[in-house]
Amino acid sequence: MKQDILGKLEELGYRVTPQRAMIVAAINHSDDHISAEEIYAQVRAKYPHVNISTVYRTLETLKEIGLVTETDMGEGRVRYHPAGKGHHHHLVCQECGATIDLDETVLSNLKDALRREYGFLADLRHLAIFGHCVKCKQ
Amino acid sequence: MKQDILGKLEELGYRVTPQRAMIVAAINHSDDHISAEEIYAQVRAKYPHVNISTVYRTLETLKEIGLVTETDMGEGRVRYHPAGKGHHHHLVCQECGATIDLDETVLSNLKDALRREYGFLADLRHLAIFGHCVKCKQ
DNA sequence: GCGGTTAATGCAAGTATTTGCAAATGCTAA
DNA sequence: TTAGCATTTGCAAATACTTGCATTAACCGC
Repeated sequence: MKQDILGKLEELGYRVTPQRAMIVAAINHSDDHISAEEIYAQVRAKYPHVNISTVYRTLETLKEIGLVTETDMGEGRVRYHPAGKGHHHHLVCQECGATIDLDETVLSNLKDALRREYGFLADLRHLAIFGHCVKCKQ
Repeated sequence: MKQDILGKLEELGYRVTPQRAMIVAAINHSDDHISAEEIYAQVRAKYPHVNISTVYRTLETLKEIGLVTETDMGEGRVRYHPAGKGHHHHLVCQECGATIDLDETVLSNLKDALRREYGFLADLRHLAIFGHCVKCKQ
């Protein structure tokens, strides 16, 4: 089966409520990174009763379990991504807003160094690194 | 070169208002990392008229110029630090909340790699890296 | 010093997210 | 099937920060 988030939730003793099922579906069907507000809009279309705080609480739970990653790309709102769909990172230009996708491996040296030198297991699964792109560095 | 934030502001054509002077003083006098609310409280003690939005706007300006760094240590509020007081980073344990200070050099390899491979000039001056510390990794 | 201009401030309303609490509901055991 | 109970939800209020706009006040030239 694919990255079965709902199955994992159930397995861990969380309740699989219709709200959670729809929130998870919204995250899975978004190829892109999706915001809480976008998830809320999608779920509400089918089930107008949901509350935005349920969306946030579900996202919090999924983050804790490690099933979704959360990234602040500097838009004033955070975006979510299913962890099972592959890890990557983003370079975000603070000048022009351009984003460059980065392979996970770019940070593996850092991760190893932190584990080796500090015994620290860094969660570097979906990072946004700010700075200036080729065009914008003066 | 001393870290004369106000002088730098003036030099760049920004107006040196009493509000800005007091906000900068609060940041400079804090040995620790200071939050917007803490700055606001300190400034208001001397000058009750200030508004919290002035604090946020001043911090935004100082960030843009590169005179202060902003770091989200996962407390639900962001902390500020004068950039002139030396660069460092933090490892933050998501389990127990412990923070480990990190020297700037730990990230210099990464910074070089990003510049070499992507032409991207990363602003890695005060980062918080989340994960699990020695005691908390299962 | 004195006014003009323009940046900076205060205020109030808005946005994104979090939290406390009572009511609803999924799951377990009988 | 249903009662029991803990988890989850909805709601409303709180928090951290941002923004639009009218007013104020730095700082420049005179």
